[in-house]
Amino acid sequence: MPPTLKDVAERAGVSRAAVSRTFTDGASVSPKMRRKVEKAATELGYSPNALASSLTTGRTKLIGLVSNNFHNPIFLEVFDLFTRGLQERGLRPLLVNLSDETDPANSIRMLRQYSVDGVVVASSTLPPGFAKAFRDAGVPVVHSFGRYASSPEVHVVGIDNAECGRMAARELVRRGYRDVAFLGGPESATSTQDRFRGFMEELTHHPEISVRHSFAEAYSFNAGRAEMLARLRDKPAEAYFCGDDVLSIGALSAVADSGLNVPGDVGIIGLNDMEMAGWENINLTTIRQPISQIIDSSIELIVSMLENPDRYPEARLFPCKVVERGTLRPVA
Amino acid sequence: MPPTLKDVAERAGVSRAAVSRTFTDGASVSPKMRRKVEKAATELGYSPNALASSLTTGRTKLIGLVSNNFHNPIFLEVFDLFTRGLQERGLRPLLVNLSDETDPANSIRMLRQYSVDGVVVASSTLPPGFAKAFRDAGVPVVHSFGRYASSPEVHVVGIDNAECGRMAARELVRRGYRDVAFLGGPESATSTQDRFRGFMEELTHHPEISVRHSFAEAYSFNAGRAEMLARLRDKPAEAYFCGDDVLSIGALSAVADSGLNVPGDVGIIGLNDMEMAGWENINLTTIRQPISQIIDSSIELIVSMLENPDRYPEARLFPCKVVERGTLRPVA
DNA sequence: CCGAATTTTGCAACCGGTTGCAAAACTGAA
DNA sequence: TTCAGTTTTGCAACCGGTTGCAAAATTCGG
Repeated sequence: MPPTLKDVAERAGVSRAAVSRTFTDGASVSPKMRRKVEKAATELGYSPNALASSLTTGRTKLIGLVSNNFHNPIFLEVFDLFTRGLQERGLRPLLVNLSDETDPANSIRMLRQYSVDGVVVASSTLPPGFAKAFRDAGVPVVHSFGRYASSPEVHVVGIDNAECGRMAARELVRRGYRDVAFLGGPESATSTQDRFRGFMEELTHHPEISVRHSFAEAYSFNAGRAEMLARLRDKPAEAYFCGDDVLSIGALSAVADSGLNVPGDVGIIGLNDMEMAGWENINLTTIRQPISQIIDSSIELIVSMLENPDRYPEARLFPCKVVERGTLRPVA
Repeated sequence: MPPTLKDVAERAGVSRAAVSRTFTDGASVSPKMRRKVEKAATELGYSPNALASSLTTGRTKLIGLVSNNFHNPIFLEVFDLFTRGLQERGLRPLLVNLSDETDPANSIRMLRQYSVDGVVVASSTLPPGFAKAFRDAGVPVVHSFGRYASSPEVHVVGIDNAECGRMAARELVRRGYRDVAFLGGPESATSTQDRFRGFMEELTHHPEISVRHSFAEAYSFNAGRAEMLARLRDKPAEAYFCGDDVLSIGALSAVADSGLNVPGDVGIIGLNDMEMAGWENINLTTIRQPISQIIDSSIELIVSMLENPDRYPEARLFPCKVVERGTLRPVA
């Protein structure tokens, strides 16, 4: 129904090639020709069919945006930044939700059917093999919020989770806590494993401090609340490093319910610095993850892979920093 | 690089047409042929190029998912449900973020270049003309969370915002409040206008109750908080109907800060019933918007338009209901 | 086993573009 | 004005599929 190249060519009285050339930049067209074609095109309301041209150029400008994380509010920001960043570069995000999909093969097949130019996998809770499966299928891929590896198999952009664990530990030590705990996300998530490792590692330098740990069932309010309620049945630790902010907020709610006071009786530090963490009625001390840098960098990387598909895999880690609010007691 | 129809045909020793037919259902292929082709196809790892076939079939199975609402946590759920629902039906969401884009023309052009089969516009804060622009461009469109009109120009699926306003008013009356207020979202949003209208309308039946109103700058925590802080400088109303839950939570935070008690001193009722409203530390009484029904219905509608593109525009409104939690005082 | 009816297959044109190549149209210097 | 050099244009083949049509193969009744 929409007008095609041929329609424009006929109306302008020129060849189809000429029309095609006026719409691809870098092609040689005389000013006179260009005028004729553009006139006809606007009269007809023509705009070139991106899919048809992809057939010969081999580029669709489609980028698969793959995630399983449709429950953590921080991912709304992630999607916002990704879609805007991609759009600005003329790329189009094809969104894939694999919340219930366990087998990467299906997603891969689908994304190849649509000839995506590249794939961004955005999630810290996916098995590392998932991103690799795309690379093995010959699709340029970047794993955002993925796990750091010293010799990565695919491009990884994210944070150093172990370092975040150490950072949290140092912060608690600095504030004089002597009885601390790690309250992680699901034990199967690599992000939790790494944060846990870093946290414990740092505390080996402080043998006088007692440490305990436990894991929530998910990175969710309810899981955090439930886990913290369970911890509160015994004598709680002085301070908790929670797996992420949502978990922290659940934990805060549990502490409040049990009549204890934050930060007086129990301290809490989260991770992410989602928008909500700054809300005055939450006011969570947390470790800020530089989301927008991670996303900018991911996009830059995927764009560069469009030119150079077998660029050597690289890990890009961005530094985090503590954002002090009201859920840890002040330094003495 | 990936194998093509021709490769499979050659390897199987059959014509390209034969291969094509084994991959399009409803076509006539003998079992023997099918076996040969499938063998060759799996050996080569072939899967048909959806874009190439769209060229002749005229169907891409791409659906534009257009929104400007990347800040309200409820939209994460919206995206989750939309992507899953579309995927289940073999459709692929092409996500368009028009947060900064003011001119629909650009989005429309882009979506036509990619030959989307249809478009879902998901937002209550877009001018109604936006969805219509798609229809005028000949693209099947459904406006989810759009404004009700008795003779709609495009398909609209959502709630009856005026009725929600009336519902909120009735609820406040029922609980014996005598001095109530509407604290809306941005005055330019049609959803706010309609909720306001319904609210006031219902209260004309109760001339003994005093009413006031004001509007926040956005549907956001900070806007809600700021607006409520301003209201609290004078003698506040007994109860507020807030434009949505995020706004309500901001308002709650303001009330808490000013040393007043909810629901003792000030009552608040929101709208949406986002996940967070049920969190124990928020516990917001609110009006539930049946998101998943709205989305299911939207998808069903867009799917039906693929068969019948000029189906007569229809408005589908789903009933909301009050979810009682802890921010309104109990019925006397 | 034959011939008509039915099914399966391949040919070739087409979907809406792009692009290498050679012919046509320009340009400018002599 | 002529001619070599440069730019612009059109032809035709191609990208990876689909599909109408007619030929080939199969099925079936007699």
